[in-house]
Amino acid sequence: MRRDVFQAIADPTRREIIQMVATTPLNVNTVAENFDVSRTAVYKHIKILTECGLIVMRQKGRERYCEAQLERLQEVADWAELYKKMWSARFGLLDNVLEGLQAKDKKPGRKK
Amino acid sequence: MRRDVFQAIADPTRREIIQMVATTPLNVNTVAENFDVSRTAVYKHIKILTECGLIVMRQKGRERYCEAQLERLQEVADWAELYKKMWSARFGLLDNVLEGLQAKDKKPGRKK
DNA sequence: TTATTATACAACCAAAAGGTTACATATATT
DNA sequence: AATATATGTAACCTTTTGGTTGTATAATAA
Repeated sequence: MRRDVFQAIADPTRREIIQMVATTPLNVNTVAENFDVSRTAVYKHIKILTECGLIVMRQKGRERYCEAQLERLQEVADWAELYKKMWSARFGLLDNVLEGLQAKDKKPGRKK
Repeated sequence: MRRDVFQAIADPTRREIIQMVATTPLNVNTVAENFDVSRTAVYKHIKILTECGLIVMRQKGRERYCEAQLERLQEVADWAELYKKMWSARFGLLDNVLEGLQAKDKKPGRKK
Protein backbone atom coordinates (compact mmCIF):
# COMPACT_ATOMS: atom_id res chain seq x y z
CA MET A 1 0.00 0.00 0.00
CA ARG A 2 2.13 2.86 -1.32
CA ARG A 3 0.60 6.03 -0.03
CA ASP A 4 2.69 9.00 -0.98
CA VAL A 5 1.19 12.29 -2.04
CA PHE A 6 2.44 12.10 -5.63
CA GLN A 7 0.63 8.84 -6.15
CA ALA A 8 -2.49 10.12 -4.41
CA ILE A 9 -2.87 13.08 -6.75
CA ALA A 10 -2.10 11.01 -9.85
CA ASP A 11 -5.72 9.98 -10.19
CA PRO A 12 -7.98 12.62 -11.80
CA THR A 13 -10.98 11.59 -9.70
CA ARG A 14 -8.99 12.19 -6.54
CA ARG A 15 -7.92 15.61 -7.79
CA GLU A 16 -11.58 16.41 -8.40
CA ILE A 17 -12.43 15.31 -4.87
CA ILE A 18 -9.74 17.60 -3.53
CA GLN A 19 -11.19 20.45 -5.54
CA MET A 20 -14.68 19.74 -4.21
CA VAL A 21 -13.76 19.78 -0.56
CA ALA A 22 -11.01 22.41 -0.77
CA THR A 23 -13.32 25.23 0.27
CA THR A 24 -16.17 23.46 2.09
CA PRO A 25 -16.18 20.14 3.94
CA LEU A 26 -18.68 17.68 2.44
CA ASN A 27 -20.02 14.35 3.63
CA VAL A 28 -19.17 11.17 1.75
CA ASN A 29 -22.48 10.82 -0.09
CA THR A 30 -22.46 14.38 -1.31
CA VAL A 31 -19.01 13.88 -2.75
CA ALA A 32 -20.06 10.59 -4.33
CA GLU A 33 -23.15 12.10 -5.97
CA ASN A 34 -20.95 14.21 -8.17
CA PHE A 35 -19.33 11.26 -9.89
CA ASP A 36 -20.75 8.62 -12.17
CA VAL A 37 -18.95 5.80 -10.45
CA SER A 38 -20.37 4.02 -7.41
CA ARG A 39 -20.36 5.42 -3.90
CA THR A 40 -17.98 2.64 -2.91
CA ALA A 41 -15.49 3.61 -5.61
CA VAL A 42 -15.55 7.24 -4.48
CA TYR A 43 -15.28 6.11 -0.87
CA LYS A 44 -12.09 4.23 -1.72
CA HIS A 45 -10.60 7.35 -3.27
CA ILE A 46 -11.51 9.32 -0.16
CA LYS A 47 -9.88 6.66 1.98
CA ILE A 48 -6.66 6.93 0.00
CA LEU A 49 -6.70 10.70 0.39
CA THR A 50 -7.17 10.40 4.16
CA GLU A 51 -4.45 7.76 4.40
CA CYS A 52 -1.94 10.09 2.83
CA GLY A 53 -3.13 13.01 4.94
CA LEU A 54 -4.75 15.24 2.34
CA ILE A 55 -8.21 14.87 3.84
CA VAL A 56 -9.45 14.40 7.39
CA MET A 57 -12.78 12.86 8.33
CA ARG A 58 -14.93 14.49 10.96
CA GLN A 59 -17.96 12.64 12.27
CA LYS A 60 -21.20 14.53 12.71
CA GLY A 61 -24.12 12.34 13.66
CA ARG A 62 -24.33 9.57 11.12
CA GLU A 63 -22.48 11.58 8.54
CA ARG A 64 -18.75 11.96 8.07
CA TYR A 65 -17.43 15.13 6.59
CA CYS A 66 -14.37 15.20 4.38
CA GLU A 67 -12.25 18.20 5.18
CA ALA A 68 -9.28 19.23 3.08
CA GLN A 69 -5.93 19.33 4.83
CA LEU A 70 -3.69 20.37 2.01
CA GLU A 71 -0.42 21.35 3.60
CA ARG A 72 1.12 18.11 2.42
CA LEU A 73 0.82 19.50 -1.10
CA GLN A 74 3.79 21.62 -0.11
CA GLU A 75 5.98 18.66 -0.96
CA VAL A 76 4.57 18.59 -4.49
CA ALA A 77 4.76 22.35 -4.90
CA ASP A 78 8.39 22.37 -3.78
CA TRP A 79 9.33 19.49 -6.03
CA ALA A 80 7.72 20.96 -9.14
CA GLU A 81 9.02 24.42 -8.33
CA LEU A 82 12.59 23.17 -8.03
CA TYR A 83 12.66 21.61 -11.48
CA LYS A 84 10.66 24.40 -13.01
CA LYS A 85 13.37 26.77 -11.80
CA MET A 86 16.12 24.52 -13.14
CA TRP A 87 14.37 24.47 -16.46
CA SER A 88 13.86 28.21 -16.51
CA ALA A 89 17.49 28.77 -15.60
CA ARG A 90 18.55 26.92 -18.73
CA PHE A 91 16.91 29.56 -20.83
CA GLY A 92 18.35 32.44 -18.93
CA LEU A 93 14.96 33.29 -17.45
CA LEU A 94 16.46 33.11 -13.99
CA ASP A 95 18.85 35.86 -15.03
CA ASN A 96 15.86 37.97 -15.98
CA VAL A 97 14.26 37.33 -12.62
CA LEU A 98 17.41 38.39 -10.80
CA GLU A 99 17.69 41.45 -13.01
CA GLY A 100 14.07 42.23 -12.20
CA LEU A 101 14.75 42.03 -8.49
CA GLN A 102 17.69 44.40 -8.74
CA ALA A 103 15.62 46.86 -10.75
CA LYS A 104 12.91 46.64 -8.10
CA ASP A 105 15.39 47.66 -5.39
CA LYS A 106 16.13 50.84 -7.27
CA LYS A 107 12.59 51.65 -8.34
CA PRO A 108 10.28 50.33 -5.61
CA GLY A 109 7.01 51.35 -7.23
CA ARG A 110 7.81 49.73 -10.54
CA LYS A 111 5.12 47.46 -11.94
CA LYS A 112 5.82 44.36 -14.02
CA MET B 1 -2.86 4.88 -22.26
CA ARG B 2 -3.38 7.78 -19.88
CA ARG B 3 -0.37 10.02 -20.18
CA ASP B 4 -0.80 13.13 -18.13
CA VAL B 5 2.01 14.72 -16.18
CA PHE B 6 0.50 13.95 -12.78
CA GLN B 7 0.47 10.26 -13.56
CA ALA B 8 3.97 10.40 -15.04
CA ILE B 9 5.50 11.82 -11.87
CA ALA B 10 3.57 9.46 -9.60
CA ASP B 11 6.21 6.78 -9.95
CA PRO B 12 9.30 7.28 -7.73
CA THR B 13 11.63 5.73 -10.32
CA ARG B 14 10.44 8.25 -12.90
CA ARG B 15 11.03 11.11 -10.48
CA GLU B 16 14.57 9.80 -9.98
CA ILE B 17 15.10 9.68 -13.73
CA ILE B 18 13.95 13.29 -13.98
CA GLN B 19 16.40 14.22 -11.25
CA MET B 20 19.23 12.43 -13.05
CA VAL B 21 18.76 14.14 -16.39
CA ALA B 22 17.61 17.50 -15.06
CA THR B 23 21.06 19.02 -15.28
CA THR B 24 22.86 16.85 -17.84
CA PRO B 25 21.45 14.78 -20.70
CA LEU B 26 22.32 11.08 -20.34
CA ASN B 27 21.99 8.15 -22.70
CA VAL B 28 19.56 5.34 -21.93
CA ASN B 29 22.13 2.86 -20.63
CA THR B 30 23.72 5.35 -18.28
CA VAL B 31 20.34 6.11 -16.79
CA ALA B 32 19.56 2.41 -16.51
CA GLU B 33 22.82 1.58 -14.75
CA ASN B 34 21.72 3.62 -11.76
CA PHE B 35 18.74 1.41 -11.01
CA ASP B 36 18.51 -2.17 -9.90
CA VAL B 37 15.74 -3.03 -12.31
CA SER B 38 16.40 -4.11 -15.88
CA ARG B 39 17.37 -1.74 -18.68
CA THR B 40 14.06 -2.56 -20.35
CA ALA B 41 12.11 -1.50 -17.28
CA VAL B 42 13.99 1.79 -17.14
CA TYR B 43 13.52 2.23 -20.85
CA LYS B 44 9.75 1.95 -20.40
CA HIS B 45 9.82 4.65 -17.75
CA ILE B 46 11.83 6.87 -20.08
CA LYS B 47 9.33 6.21 -22.83
CA ILE B 48 6.46 7.30 -20.60
CA LEU B 49 8.35 10.46 -19.69
CA THR B 50 8.93 11.26 -23.38
CA GLU B 51 5.31 10.51 -24.24
CA CYS B 52 4.10 13.07 -21.78
CA GLY B 53 6.72 15.57 -22.87
CA LEU B 54 8.97 15.74 -19.81
CA ILE B 55 11.95 14.28 -21.65
CA VAL B 56 13.11 14.51 -25.26
CA MET B 57 15.37 11.97 -26.95
CA ARG B 58 18.26 13.15 -29.05
CA GLN B 59 20.12 10.64 -31.19
CA LYS B 60 23.89 10.78 -31.24
CA GLY B 61 25.48 7.91 -33.14
CA ARG B 62 24.08 4.72 -31.71
CA GLU B 63 23.24 6.37 -28.43
CA ARG B 64 20.12 8.29 -27.55
CA TYR B 65 20.36 11.02 -24.98
CA CYS B 66 17.53 11.80 -22.60
CA GLU B 67 17.19 15.50 -22.16
CA ALA B 68 14.91 17.07 -19.58
CA GLN B 69 12.19 19.34 -20.89
CA LEU B 70 10.48 20.32 -17.70
CA GLU B 71 8.24 23.21 -18.58
CA ARG B 72 5.24 20.92 -18.39
CA LEU B 73 5.85 20.71 -14.66
CA GLN B 74 4.36 24.19 -14.61
CA GLU B 75 0.95 22.55 -14.61
CA VAL B 76 1.84 20.61 -11.46
CA ALA B 77 3.44 23.61 -9.77
CA ASP B 78 0.38 25.75 -10.50
CA TRP B 79 -2.03 23.11 -9.27
CA ALA B 80 -0.19 22.48 -6.00
CA GLU B 81 0.39 26.18 -5.47
CA LEU B 82 -3.30 26.97 -5.86
CA TYR B 83 -4.44 24.57 -3.16
CA LYS B 84 -1.48 25.35 -0.95
CA LYS B 85 -2.63 28.98 -1.01
CA MET B 86 -6.23 28.02 -0.28
CA TRP B 87 -5.03 26.02 2.65
CA SER B 88 -2.82 28.79 3.95
CA ALA B 89 -5.68 31.26 3.61
CA ARG B 90 -7.78 29.15 5.96
CA PHE B 91 -5.34 29.75 8.75
CA GLY B 92 -5.08 33.45 8.21
CA LEU B 93 -1.59 33.09 6.83
CA LEU B 94 -2.71 34.95 3.74
CA ASP B 95 -3.74 37.79 6.03
CA ASN B 96 -0.26 37.76 7.47
CA VAL B 97 1.21 37.91 4.01
CA LEU B 98 -0.97 40.86 3.11
CA GLU B 99 -0.13 42.52 6.40
CA GLY B 100 3.52 41.84 5.67
CA LEU B 101 3.24 43.52 2.31
CA GLN B 102 1.60 46.59 3.80
CA ALA B 103 4.22 46.79 6.52
CA LYS B 104 6.90 46.46 3.86
CA ASP B 105 5.53 49.51 2.05
CA LYS B 106 5.97 51.53 5.22
CA LYS B 107 9.21 49.96 6.45
CA PRO B 108 11.03 48.67 3.40
CA GLY B 109 14.00 47.16 5.23
CA ARG B 110 11.89 45.12 7.65
CA LYS B 111 12.82 41.47 7.97
CA LYS B 112 10.35 38.70 8.78
C1' DT C 1 33.67 -8.75 -42.32
C1' DT C 2 32.76 -9.99 -37.79
C1' DA C 3 32.09 -8.94 -33.36
C1' DT C 4 30.35 -5.72 -29.96
C1' DT C 5 27.54 -2.15 -28.21
C1' DA C 6 23.24 0.65 -27.66
C1' DT C 7 18.84 0.55 -28.31
C1' DA C 8 13.89 -0.94 -29.53
C1' DC C 9 10.29 -3.92 -28.77
C1' DA C 10 7.39 -8.29 -28.53
C1' DA C 11 5.52 -11.63 -25.39
C1' DC C 12 4.62 -12.75 -21.15
C1' DC C 13 3.68 -12.42 -15.90
C1' DA C 14 2.38 -10.85 -11.07
C1' DA C 15 0.71 -7.35 -8.49
C1' DA C 16 -1.71 -3.12 -7.93
C1' DA C 17 -5.45 -0.07 -9.18
C1' DG C 18 -10.03 0.96 -9.92
C1' DG C 19 -14.28 -0.68 -10.33
C1' DT C 20 -18.53 -3.54 -9.02
C1' DT C 21 -22.33 -5.86 -5.94
C1' DA C 22 -23.78 -7.45 -1.62
C1' DC C 23 -23.93 -7.12 3.06
C1' DA C 24 -23.07 -5.18 7.95
C1' DT C 25 -23.51 -1.47 11.22
C1' DA C 26 -24.58 2.83 13.35
C1' DT C 27 -27.50 6.81 13.60
C1' DA C 28 -31.62 9.30 12.59
C1' DT C 29 -36.88 9.33 11.67
C1' DT C 30 -41.61 7.94 11.94
C1' DA D 1 -40.07 -0.63 17.45
C1' DA D 2 -39.71 -0.42 12.69
C1' DT D 3 -37.84 2.00 8.82
C1' DA D 4 -34.76 4.82 6.38
C1' DT D 5 -30.27 6.87 5.81
C1' DA D 6 -25.13 7.23 5.82
C1' DT D 7 -21.36 4.82 6.02
C1' DG D 8 -17.82 0.88 6.23
C1' DT D 9 -16.13 -3.20 4.17
C1' DA D 10 -15.70 -7.94 2.17
C1' DA D 11 -15.47 -10.50 -2.07
C1' DC D 12 -14.86 -10.40 -6.54
C1' DC D 13 -13.61 -8.86 -11.40
C1' DT D 14 -11.01 -6.37 -15.21
C1' DT D 15 -7.53 -3.35 -16.71
C1' DT D 16 -3.30 -1.11 -15.96
C1' DT D 17 1.27 -0.99 -14.21
C1' DG D 18 5.79 -2.38 -13.59
C1' DG D 19 8.55 -5.94 -14.23
C1' DT D 20 10.86 -9.93 -16.74
C1' DT D 21 13.37 -12.60 -20.76
C1' DG D 22 14.33 -13.03 -25.43
C1' DT D 23 14.95 -11.31 -29.98
C1' DA D 24 15.75 -7.75 -33.68
C1' DT D 25 18.19 -3.81 -35.58
C1' DA D 26 21.46 -0.11 -36.21
C1' DA D 27 25.96 1.94 -35.38
C1' DT D 28 30.75 1.23 -33.93
C1' DA D 29 35.06 -1.28 -33.17
C1' DA D 30 38.31 -4.95 -34.14
